[in-house]
Amino acid sequence: MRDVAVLARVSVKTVSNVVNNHPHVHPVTRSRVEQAIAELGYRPNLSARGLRSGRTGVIGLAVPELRQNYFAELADAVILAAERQNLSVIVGQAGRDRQHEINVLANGLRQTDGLLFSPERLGTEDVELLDVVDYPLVLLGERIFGGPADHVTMHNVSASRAAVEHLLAQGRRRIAVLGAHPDRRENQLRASDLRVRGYREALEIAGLPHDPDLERMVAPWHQEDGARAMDELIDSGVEFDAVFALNDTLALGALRSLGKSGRRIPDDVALIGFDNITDGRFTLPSLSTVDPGRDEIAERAIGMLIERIEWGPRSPRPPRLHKARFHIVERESTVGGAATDRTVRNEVAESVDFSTDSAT
Amino acid sequence: MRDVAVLARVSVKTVSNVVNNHPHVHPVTRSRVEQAIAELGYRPNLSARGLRSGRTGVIGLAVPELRQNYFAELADAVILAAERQNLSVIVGQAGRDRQHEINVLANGLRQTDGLLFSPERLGTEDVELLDVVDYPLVLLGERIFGGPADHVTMHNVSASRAAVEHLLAQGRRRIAVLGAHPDRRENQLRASDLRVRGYREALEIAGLPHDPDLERMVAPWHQEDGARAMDELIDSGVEFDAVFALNDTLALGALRSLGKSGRRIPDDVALIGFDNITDGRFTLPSLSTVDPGRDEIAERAIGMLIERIEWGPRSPRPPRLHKARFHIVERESTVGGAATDRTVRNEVAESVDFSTDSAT
DNA sequence: GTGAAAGCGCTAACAA
DNA sequence: TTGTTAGCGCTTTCAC
Repeated sequence: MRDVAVLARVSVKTVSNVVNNHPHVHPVTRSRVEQAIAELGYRPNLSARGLRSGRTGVIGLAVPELRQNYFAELADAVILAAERQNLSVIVGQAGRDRQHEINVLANGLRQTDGLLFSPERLGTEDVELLDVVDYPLVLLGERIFGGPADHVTMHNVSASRAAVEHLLAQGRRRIAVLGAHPDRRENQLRASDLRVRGYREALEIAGLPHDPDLERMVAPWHQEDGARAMDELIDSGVEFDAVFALNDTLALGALRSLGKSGRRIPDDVALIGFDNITDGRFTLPSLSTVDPGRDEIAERAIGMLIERIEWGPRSPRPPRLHKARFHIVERESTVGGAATDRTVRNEVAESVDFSTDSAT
Repeated sequence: MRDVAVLARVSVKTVSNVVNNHPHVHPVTRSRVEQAIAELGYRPNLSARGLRSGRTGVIGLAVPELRQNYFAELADAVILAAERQNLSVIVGQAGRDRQHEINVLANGLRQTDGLLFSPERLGTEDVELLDVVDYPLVLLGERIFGGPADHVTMHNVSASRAAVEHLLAQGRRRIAVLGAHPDRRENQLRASDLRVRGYREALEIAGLPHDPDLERMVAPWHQEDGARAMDELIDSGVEFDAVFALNDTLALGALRSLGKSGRRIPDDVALIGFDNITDGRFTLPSLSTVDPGRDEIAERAIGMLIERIEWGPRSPRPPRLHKARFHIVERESTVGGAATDRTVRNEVAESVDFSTDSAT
């Protein structure tokens, strides 16, 4: 930087002003400096800038694992949204064990201005861990509700209700749900619990009986688990004409199992998932699903995080909750060969400033 | 840090020594310092450390897009391997356009000690871009060969040959290949070209004729492209009893198309992919594939990058090339219901110190 | 509109 | 084994 200053015959301060696009720099001076920068191939040292300014221009994203397609696509969207704001993203995978997640929460990711955190092992029962967080944090997902941090999530309950209503609209009456969590405790609210709630609400509104045999526990939510759970449902002899898989990965597993059993989809059994991952678009049949608004989630989360970073620590602003707009994507697995990616139903985004009614 | 020093009644240097696990610190002093650190909740400022030491402890990983499952799984593996070495990873997605890739290559990712770069738009014809790279760089993938940078890749040719030999061993004789690149130029060597070469070699060794109608051009390599190419092959009326899709994503698309056409897999048509992405494990039928050694690639790439970082810039050490061990994964799409994830064939890893015979 | 100087938090070199 | 000092490259006062 000094070299640039010397070559351009200005002070380092002026170079700094040019580099940072400060307004009050004479155009002539500016171009002289820019030329010197080009000539010397100067590039600012981000560590030094970070040291001085207290900002690194890097944020952290902690997800359970990138090999779960939902999180890969989320990371994709987050990185894109961050780039638009001139931020880089350090990606951490913390979901393999609980202690790892605790560490991440305690320290953030190194070298970052703030963290987007989608926990897997941690839940609302661990909400007090958030009290000691002293850096900008935005929570993602449905594991921790009611904490003191900003939170971006989806309309789990109403989107699930809409998914089941879509099945009902196709004339289905014996609708199974795949993915309820075996360990259901009062203060543990998972995506699974919320989505099961939406499922039940839809049945109740339709005046259909609630059959516990149709609620299948599955954890974790990988393809093999979906396949196994579907096998069990089939083997159990319980009748059903539709399946709501609580995420697309489970649905993909169920697809295999249903196919193996000789059932035709959607003729014999209709199937809908949740997440709208890319893989569901070209299966046979293609997979109907709930699009939870991933891009909006990424965009809003980055926006909130930037605001927190700018407000600085110990800002009195209350935590915020944002739920993205969702819609149902109709594909062959519920409506047969005709429909491709038709969007049936839109629900508006929802934003509140206190995370009170957070659990819907 | 000063506060810690004061509280522990030592100098900052001693605190630094403790934090960095330097050897010559008296145990008593050490524990006193550690206690002070705990008491004050001190955490080192990484920016300052980076400024002083010239190292950030962060490396960059640039892939085309995370929403391509292969790259998500690669990133997963890279992040894990990096964590084991106490490095964080900034992930950039550069494959959406060429200029973005050029920028990444010109500057690295900000705030990093080095870069793992898997180009998509850049190819061997752009190899001179590497000459101006002044930071530690390890190339991934098969787009750029013969450059002055370290390179970690896979046995494209021989693995492809092995895949086709596996089909031949099942008695298949009319083997189509999906994914040849439409724009084939001399100095452009893509994964597609190498894999097609392996395909041809296997046919030649088996004494089978080469039928251009069975070599299907497809680009890019997304599921829809695989489905479309398969549709075209079917519509063309050309006879075939097996398909080698040059990656799993294409294979997944082909699976849909074949299923729609009423063909039974593997009875009528056997199908094998390349990459061993997770999605192929629970399709119906499950997808045989080539496991290109992703974990080994990640591990070796991180290892090479660390070495380059430690050797410093302008090290005279020549570029290295490493090809990971591969194996064939037999699943239902080639051998029917019996086999699950049986590994048929192993090929050793290969490491050379000059990237001469790079193109195999 | 520009310059001079201080200092962010840390580590390396050297001194004790 | 521990302390002192300088300075990494930048931005931020504050002065001009």
